[in-house]
Amino acid sequence: MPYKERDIEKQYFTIGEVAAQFNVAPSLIRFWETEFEELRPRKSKKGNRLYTPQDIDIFRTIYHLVKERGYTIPGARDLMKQKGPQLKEKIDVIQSLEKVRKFMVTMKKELDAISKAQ
Amino acid sequence: MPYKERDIEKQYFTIGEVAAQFNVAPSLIRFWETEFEELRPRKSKKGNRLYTPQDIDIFRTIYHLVKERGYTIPGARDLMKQKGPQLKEKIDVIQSLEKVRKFMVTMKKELDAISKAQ
DNA sequence: ATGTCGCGTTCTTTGTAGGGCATAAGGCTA
DNA sequence: TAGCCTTATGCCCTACAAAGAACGCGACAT
Repeated sequence: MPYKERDIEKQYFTIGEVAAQFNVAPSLIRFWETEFEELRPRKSKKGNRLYTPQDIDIFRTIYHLVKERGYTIPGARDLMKQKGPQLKEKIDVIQSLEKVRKFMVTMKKELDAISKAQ
Repeated sequence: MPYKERDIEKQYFTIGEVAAQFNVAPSLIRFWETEFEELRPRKSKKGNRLYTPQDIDIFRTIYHLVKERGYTIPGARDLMKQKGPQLKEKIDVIQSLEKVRKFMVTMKKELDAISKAQ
C-alpha cells in the first residue's frame, strides 16, 4: 500500500500550535527567531512558518535554557553554539525524570489517601 | 613563635579592593548584595564592608554565573540556593583550566617564534 | 456557483515595562 | 582629599506584547 499524500505531506505545525504546546505567545516565538539563528523554520508560499518536529526540539531547548534555567538570551545563544546537539539529549533526560517525579508524587498522594481512609 | 596580631587580624578587603580585583564598579557589588543574600559581608563599626576571602569566593561565583555564563540574576540566585558549595569547586576547576590554557597559548607562541627564527 | 460577512490566524512593525545597573546628593571618617 | 556610607533617582537596553493590516475559510444569502 503506497503512502497517501497527506501522510508524507503534513508533519508541519503552525506557530499557533507550537505556542499552545508551550503555553507561550506567538510573538515570543517570532522574537526568538530573530535572536537564535537555529530557530528559522521553513515558510509556506504565503509566508507562514512551518515547524518540523526538529524545529520544535530546538525551541524546547531554548525554552528550557531561558525559561527554566534562567539564562539570558546571549547566554543561551552561546551555549547553543557550543553544545547544541548534546544539549538536546540532556534536556530529554531531564524531562523524562520530571515525568517520573510527577508520577511518584501522585502515587504518594494516593497512598496517603488510602492509609488515611483506614 | 606566636602569631602576631596583624596576622590573624587583617584578611579583610574593602569594597574598593574587591571592585578593582574584578574590574567592576563598587555600585555593582552593593547592588548584588541586595540581590543575593549569600553576599552579605561583615561591616566595621564605621559601617564599611569587610570582605573575607570566602566572601570573595561567593562574589566570584556570582560573577562567573552572571557575567561569564550569561545567567539572569534570578537564574543565578536559584542555582546558588541549590548548588552553592558544589558550584565553587566547579568554578575553581574551570579557572585552573583557563590558566593552563593561557599558559599553553603562550607556549605555542614561543615555539612558533623559535621555529620561524631558524 | 458566487459574493461577502465575520471570525480566527497569521504576518510585520512599533511600543513599552522593568531588569540591571550607574550616578547624584549629602554626609561620615581617616 | 580620598574612600566609604545610604537613599533616591536616572537611564539604557532586554525581552517581550500590542497594534494594525492581510489572508483564509465556513456560513449564509443571492
